[in-house]
Amino acid sequence: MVSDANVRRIPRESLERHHPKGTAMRQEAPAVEIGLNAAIVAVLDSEPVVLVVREDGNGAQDSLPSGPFSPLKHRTFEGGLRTWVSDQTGIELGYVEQLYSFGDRGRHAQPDDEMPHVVSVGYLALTDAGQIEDSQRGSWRSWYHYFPWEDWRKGRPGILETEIVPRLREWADRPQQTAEPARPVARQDRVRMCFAIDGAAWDEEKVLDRYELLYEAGLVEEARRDGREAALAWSPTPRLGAMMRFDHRRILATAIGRTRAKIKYRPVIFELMPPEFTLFELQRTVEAILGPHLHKQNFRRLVEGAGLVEPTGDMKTRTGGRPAKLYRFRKEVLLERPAPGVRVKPGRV
Amino acid sequence: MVSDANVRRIPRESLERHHPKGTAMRQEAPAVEIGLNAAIVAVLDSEPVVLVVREDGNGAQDSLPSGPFSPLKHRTFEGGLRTWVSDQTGIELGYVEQLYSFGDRGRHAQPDDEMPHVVSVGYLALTDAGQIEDSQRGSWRSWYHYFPWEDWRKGRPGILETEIVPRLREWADRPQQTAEPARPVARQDRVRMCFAIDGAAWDEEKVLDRYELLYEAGLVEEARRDGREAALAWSPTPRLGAMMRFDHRRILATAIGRTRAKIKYRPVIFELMPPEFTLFELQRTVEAILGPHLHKQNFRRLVEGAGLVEPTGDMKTRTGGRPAKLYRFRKEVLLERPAPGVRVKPGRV
DNA sequence: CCTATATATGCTCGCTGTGAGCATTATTGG
DNA sequence: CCAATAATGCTCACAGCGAGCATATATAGG
Repeated sequence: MVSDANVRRIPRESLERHHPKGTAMRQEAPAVEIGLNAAIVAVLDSEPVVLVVREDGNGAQDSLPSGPFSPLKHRTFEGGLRTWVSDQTGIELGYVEQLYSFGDRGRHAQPDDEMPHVVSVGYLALTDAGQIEDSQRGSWRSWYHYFPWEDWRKGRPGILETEIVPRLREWADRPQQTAEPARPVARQDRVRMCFAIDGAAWDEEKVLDRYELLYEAGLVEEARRDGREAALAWSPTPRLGAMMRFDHRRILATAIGRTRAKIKYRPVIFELMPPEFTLFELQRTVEAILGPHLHKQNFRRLVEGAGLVEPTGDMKTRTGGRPAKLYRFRKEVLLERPAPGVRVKPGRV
Repeated sequence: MVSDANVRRIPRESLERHHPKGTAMRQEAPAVEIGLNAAIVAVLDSEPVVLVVREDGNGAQDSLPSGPFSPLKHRTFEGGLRTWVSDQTGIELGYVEQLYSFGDRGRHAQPDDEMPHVVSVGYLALTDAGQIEDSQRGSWRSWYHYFPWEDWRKGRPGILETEIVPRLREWADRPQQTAEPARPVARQDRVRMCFAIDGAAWDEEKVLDRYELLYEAGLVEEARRDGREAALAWSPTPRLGAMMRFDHRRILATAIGRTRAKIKYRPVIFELMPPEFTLFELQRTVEAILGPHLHKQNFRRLVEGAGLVEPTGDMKTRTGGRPAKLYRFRKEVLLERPAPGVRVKPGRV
């Protein structure tokens, strides 16, 4: 412990608490609005899907379901989110997790200073296909519709070599203005690490890094929409995945990355499964999330050995081959291991 | 991919975007203020410390440095944070990372509905001791001053058996109101997993879970301050670590947990080190963060084998024994491995 | 100078987890 | 009955890691 004698002091007035004790402060801290955005994810027929709202108006952009946070009505962010998702879509969210809070100006193309500044808090929700089959009101789209370069289930996606990597290399070689803040890692190296070229390994968790890099390079439509300079360099902006409204694609990228990371140390994969399933169905779901194919026998050994599942005793026939044992999530694993999850190291393809 | 034909639609009007198109909306979404809070962490003489502001007024509570987010002045949260930390403390933050955004009412003991609702965004900043030795204005306190039960460097802390575990057991056995939401995990099991009793392993990353459990059980002073019912059950509330203002201790708990997790897969430990150091100094720093002692020879093998460091060629004498080689952080590791970090699995004591 | 002590550093041994592949079993559809 | 398709069982080799032994080189004190 640092004894009191060792504690270094600062003049108190130099670190003034900002919390308002009167009304004077309120002018200094202009009001903002909090928008809660949800990336609601499920897996349908081995396809990872997200709930989107289609805007048929101008340009038909997709949005994530969003709602305002009302401090008077909602005690917590998460409570507010659950309430209005339930009200608007009929979906009772199960697993919900906060992703990130964005306060960026610019990203939103906020033209009007009269309007309150909007801060968005992104959430990830995982739900199983059973719940959304009925009573759902929403468009479910594959998340790879927005991120085609993330879909490695059929090997390295062609769009990387045909569209992405050549342009990124060109962008990285472009002379940079010295005014730009000296990045700790050079552009070329960032491209190399993010997109697994020149022998680097593909890291399926770096979804946000890749999206941010494409945004910076002006290669996603949002960059052009926001007036990013780099976007103007491309005569026709290539269409790399579908655009979303505001910064929703960034939130979705965060959601995908978080999901991919989290299933490895928390049993959240079962939030996406029906109560009973075969081990191969479980594997397909993991592969839908992560991308590459996994070794079947080792996958079984892994999940059984980790105590994540237990057989129900029933079998599933009509699998196309030998009938498969049905399993369920073994909740007791939460009491046995500090970080239970599907600890797969996807084979770097 | 899910084809368009498979996409399920919802009536558009049922999922209305909330972004204000006029002024009518502004009444529905009351204004809130955003407070940015920073847990600024360093390691001084093998002691993990955090910068706090001492309130000498009523009760002498400590606070984390905080400042308001001004959408007009700051383009991003992080930019705003860096600016006022620099202005107020003279510290130029290096590594900064967002932790979590809290919108809870109740936690703040917000008595006055006239006041704007305050939402707090917590940040973690890591800085090395060299920078703060000079020109600092602030009180650096060991983070174990606020979380004595997290300090396992001398074995399992006595406060667990003497103060915490007995009371938590009593709380867990207390009859619960059925109105309370059915928790997925029973109280006894939460206590067991969080505090490593009855054979469960200590997970040094579950700092927030432990603090939240103590708060729920009314065993930290903040719970009494906030009027939590469970707090009234304890005739004299035991003093378990030092209280902080508002929800700052919760933010610090998040910061500690995040730091402990992150050093394992990102080389952020070097943010806390001077440019050159011996391997034992590095080990002491890791142990200051994580708690338990590590096996010295294996630790060296680990960090050298992972390519995290390289020898400078110089030696450090006056170590009390054989002189030690000096090392520096090897930045190239960022380009070689997707998730470089000090991948220690602290021996469960 | 010599010895005790403390630290730095090198090396080995054995266990476990994991990648990869072979082999066998049990269905369905001709 | 046969072919195709899955499900499942098992083995083997290797890498990583926990644990400990052994040696090198400084400082402190007599």
